[in-house]
Amino acid sequence: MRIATWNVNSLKARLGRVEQWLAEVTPDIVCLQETKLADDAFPAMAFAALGYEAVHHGEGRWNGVAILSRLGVDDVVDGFAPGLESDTEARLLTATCGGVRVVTVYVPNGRGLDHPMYQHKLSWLARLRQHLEVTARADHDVVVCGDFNVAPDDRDVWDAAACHGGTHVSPAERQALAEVAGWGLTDVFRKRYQEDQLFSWWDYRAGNFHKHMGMRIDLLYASPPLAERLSWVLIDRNARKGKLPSDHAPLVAEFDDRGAP
DNA sequence: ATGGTCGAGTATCGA
Repeated sequence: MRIATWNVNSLKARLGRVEQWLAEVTPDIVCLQETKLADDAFPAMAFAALGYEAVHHGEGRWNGVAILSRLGVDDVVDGFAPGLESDTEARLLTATCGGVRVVTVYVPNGRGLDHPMYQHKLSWLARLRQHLEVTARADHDVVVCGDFNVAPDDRDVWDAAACHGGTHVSPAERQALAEVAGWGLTDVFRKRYQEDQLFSWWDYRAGNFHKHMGMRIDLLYASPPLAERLSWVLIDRNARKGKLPSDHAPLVAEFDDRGAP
């Protein structure tokens, strides 16, 4: 089973590239973030033509998340689970696809350590942990993936000193992320590559991509029974190249099927 | 040395 996550930075602007990439990589499940579409503008037919059933949680101009699946889509939850404080923005989508509980996230950026949105980011991550407790079971197959807007540790940024004092690297954000993972999740990229300093996002400006100045903020977490079946994982840097790329690269992980040797 | 780009939409804001 092949699962991918990609912040596409506008699905309207990126649809052609996304279609081409899906045809090349053939994931079974794909999580998209920053579609920047209303639900009625989501190109479900384009994905159906490629064999994907899709569900989208959007608001229009900003945010927006989707799950595409060749293995069915069931038990969909838009945003936080009932009983939790609801989100005014479309940043979270949960569905069951081929027996895997799939949770995709677009965590608030935070803007700055002294900005109100920074506190919102911290409380949002705390609510995500509560959401997992309500909507998933860590002893089942669960994937929690997307743009977390947090680099888990200093290996995940090009220059820790240059990033110090900004969002994405602050101790409180990293702790909030660790508490989400503490529900029972493994960062499968870091499990496979313990030393590598590879990134998933690069600012469009200043040729940062070509200078290897990025961050690893797009993460794919798996519950124990899924994580132990990890076969391979990669960040598809090629998808960040060429004309009109997203500022994020996709992350792809392959898991052995249950019962496979 | 400074600032450097996209995408939303059409002036700026958000990232």
